[in-house]
Amino acid sequence: MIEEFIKELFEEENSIDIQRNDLAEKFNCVPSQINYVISTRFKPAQGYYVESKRGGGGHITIKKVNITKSNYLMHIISSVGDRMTAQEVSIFISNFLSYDIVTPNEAKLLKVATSDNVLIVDPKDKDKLRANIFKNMLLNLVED
Amino acid sequence: MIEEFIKELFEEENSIDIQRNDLAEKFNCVPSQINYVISTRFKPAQGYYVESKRGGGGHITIKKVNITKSNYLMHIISSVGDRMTAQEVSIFISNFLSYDIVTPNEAKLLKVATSDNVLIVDPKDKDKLRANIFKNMLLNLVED
DNA sequence: ATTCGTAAGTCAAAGAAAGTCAAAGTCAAA
DNA sequence: TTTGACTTTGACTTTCTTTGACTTACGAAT
Repeated sequence: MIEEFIKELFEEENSIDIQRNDLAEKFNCVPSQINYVISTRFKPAQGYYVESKRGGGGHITIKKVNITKSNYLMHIISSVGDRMTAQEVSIFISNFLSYDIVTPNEAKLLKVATSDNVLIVDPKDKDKLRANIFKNMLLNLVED
Repeated sequence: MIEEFIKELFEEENSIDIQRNDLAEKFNCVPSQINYVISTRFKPAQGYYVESKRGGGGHITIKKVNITKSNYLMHIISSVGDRMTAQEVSIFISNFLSYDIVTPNEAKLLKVATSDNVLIVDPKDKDKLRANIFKNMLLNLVED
């Protein structure tokens, strides 16, 4: 419940501020419960950055970072040129897989849609078409 | 009895949530009996996928997997011709989505890899290339 | 500087659920 | 009567959550 409540706060902003004791009271729990939820559900690995301040006017700030997937993909998209060989694409895909950026199924889709034997076009256009398909597919894996 | 009870829960949904202890109490049996039923009656081979969480608020989730997925995809692959318009592809994809044959992400990948503005080739070759990409992508979603 | 109130942090113990596994039970077929 | 597949049971384990006593940090007022 607490996890959901906090996540709803992110609908508008991508940095939110909460008061530990207030939240605890709202959910009728012990204040440290809030710490528990934050430390298990808003870890850096989940794309969140947390900071806080004690004392009067204290608060907990949680920022949605999303360094992970989206930024990474956007970076790739903007850094590769407008032509890509099958080999190059293949290297990217195996990196995505090892960083858990894509699921195995998604990896297969990326691979097959950019593979040499599927892209039956004039050889001189192939690498350009491939780069175009690849980048557009990645763009669609970027979360909003 | 337990097996039947659980299967009835699937009438509406195709993913259900149970509480092991509650069920055990309802059927007047030991909790591990529930595990027995689940492990013997809801195996992947029977088309079910099970996941669970322990501790407070714990639960067991059972998902009905569409075993006809592969068959269905194979059927599509062999029945469509060697040319497809973006429109045709789009209709297939929305069917896949509504039958849970693909995930939303996979659907996006299928769509973008076959979309008109991504496939920059001689217009007379476009529908053929599209059909080829589409069918090969589907083939890679068929489970072994 | 010291003190005081306010707020957040830590951590370990207790609690809540689910998982495992092997022993014992059932029952029909050989 | 024996066997063997299937089921039932419960002791023990593992994982996740809740709780609360105690600690630390900040800021404002002495």
